[in-house]
Amino acid sequence: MPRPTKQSPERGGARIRLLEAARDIIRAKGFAATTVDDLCKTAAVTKGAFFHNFGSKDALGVAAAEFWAETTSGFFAAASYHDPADALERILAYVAFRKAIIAGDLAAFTCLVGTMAQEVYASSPDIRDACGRSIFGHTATLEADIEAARRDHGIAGDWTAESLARHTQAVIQGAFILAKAGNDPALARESLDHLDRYIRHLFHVAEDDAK
Amino acid sequence: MPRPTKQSPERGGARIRLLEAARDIIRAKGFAATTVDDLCKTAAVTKGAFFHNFGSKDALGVAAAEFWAETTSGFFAAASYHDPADALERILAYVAFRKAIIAGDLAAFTCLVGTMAQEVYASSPDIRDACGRSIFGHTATLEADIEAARRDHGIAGDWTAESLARHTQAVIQGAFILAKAGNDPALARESLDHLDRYIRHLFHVAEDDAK
DNA sequence: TGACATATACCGACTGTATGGTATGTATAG
DNA sequence: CTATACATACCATACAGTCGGTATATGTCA
Repeated sequence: MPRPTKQSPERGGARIRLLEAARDIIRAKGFAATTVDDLCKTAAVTKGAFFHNFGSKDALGVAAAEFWAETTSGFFAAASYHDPADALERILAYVAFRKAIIAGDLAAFTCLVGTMAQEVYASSPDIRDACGRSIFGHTATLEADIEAARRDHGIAGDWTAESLARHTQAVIQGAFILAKAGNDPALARESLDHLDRYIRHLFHVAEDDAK
Repeated sequence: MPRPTKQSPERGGARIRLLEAARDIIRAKGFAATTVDDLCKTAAVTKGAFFHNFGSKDALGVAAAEFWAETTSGFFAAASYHDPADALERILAYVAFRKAIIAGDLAAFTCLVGTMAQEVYASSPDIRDACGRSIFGHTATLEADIEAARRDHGIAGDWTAESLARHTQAVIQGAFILAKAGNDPALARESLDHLDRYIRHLFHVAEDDAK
């Protein structure tokens, strides 16, 4: 990704390249260990460009969380797990989709805002809240399907769609931690199998043999 | 916690005080944001003491993970959730216990090694592996009970005791992340309710009304 | 149309301080 | 007399952030 020259000025690219660099580097090293110089080098911009676009390193953290929220919501909105006509099938397809994208390099599939929230929740409330909005904004996209599936299948139970949606996220985030601690993505996929089984249990449907 | 004087030399205390400081500060600020000076100040020792006991900041990270493994394994071994004669009841008591200790300040109940593993998994393999040993060492303590409960209740199912033990940890770790992101411990307890429900489903027992 | 002003987006050298780490000294135990 | 467990002063570097400058786009008024 070449620097914009003075002749062909696609200027304004610095901000996006810095956010992309932040997304990749922070997932690998964490927020505190990521330096402004790291980001500038990877994005091929100077410090002047950094502090022109972001008032501080913390401000970049907030912007990175918002950038993550925007790009991932687009990514999930476009995914095919929304296709099934049955709401429960959409939920199970979502879990299967989350499992399917867990592969390859850890920093490539783990969650930026989960990582950042874990690290800065006490020292940087602004970043923490931006991460919170990203996470809980995503869980909210599941609620309607859970609610619909519950109606369709006549499920009672002393749980809410909201809490199940959040629990889904908790399992995913926790799965990432085990994968990192054990340095093995399979540890994450394993937990998603349990989540799949739990949801099928809740809705009284049989387990999927082809796993 | 006073400094050991030359008159009443409880010397050797520096190492433990540094490990306790690491446990508390790293849980609040993360590993990278925790400085050696922070630790020395809180432990009331000098830098000389720090680098006498630990060869580097990374070495302290490894030692902190091992210290965590030791102290928590003692803590859990002594807990009363082991009391019930029935293995399944012990498992459910474990989940209830984990839920019960989620209260008050976030840094007081969250997991040091989960936090560290998340942050340094790529940049410091030594710390990562020490965290992994702590986490998976703990999950291993659940396996015997899960295996026994499975026999006692005649449960088949295409899952292993090992994977369920790990999933339990994943839920707990993920619950901590949601609690941090939402700045509310109730978000963590909520996921443990789902975990409780999942385990009861797996073993075909009724839900607990008194929750 | 052209001259001029203003704003945007970026560059790159510089700075004060914080940080991990070192070197040397000292009191005490055995 | 030696090893341990510190204390203290010091160092090189890395870090977030600053500041003065430049190239380009855009607006505006004669």
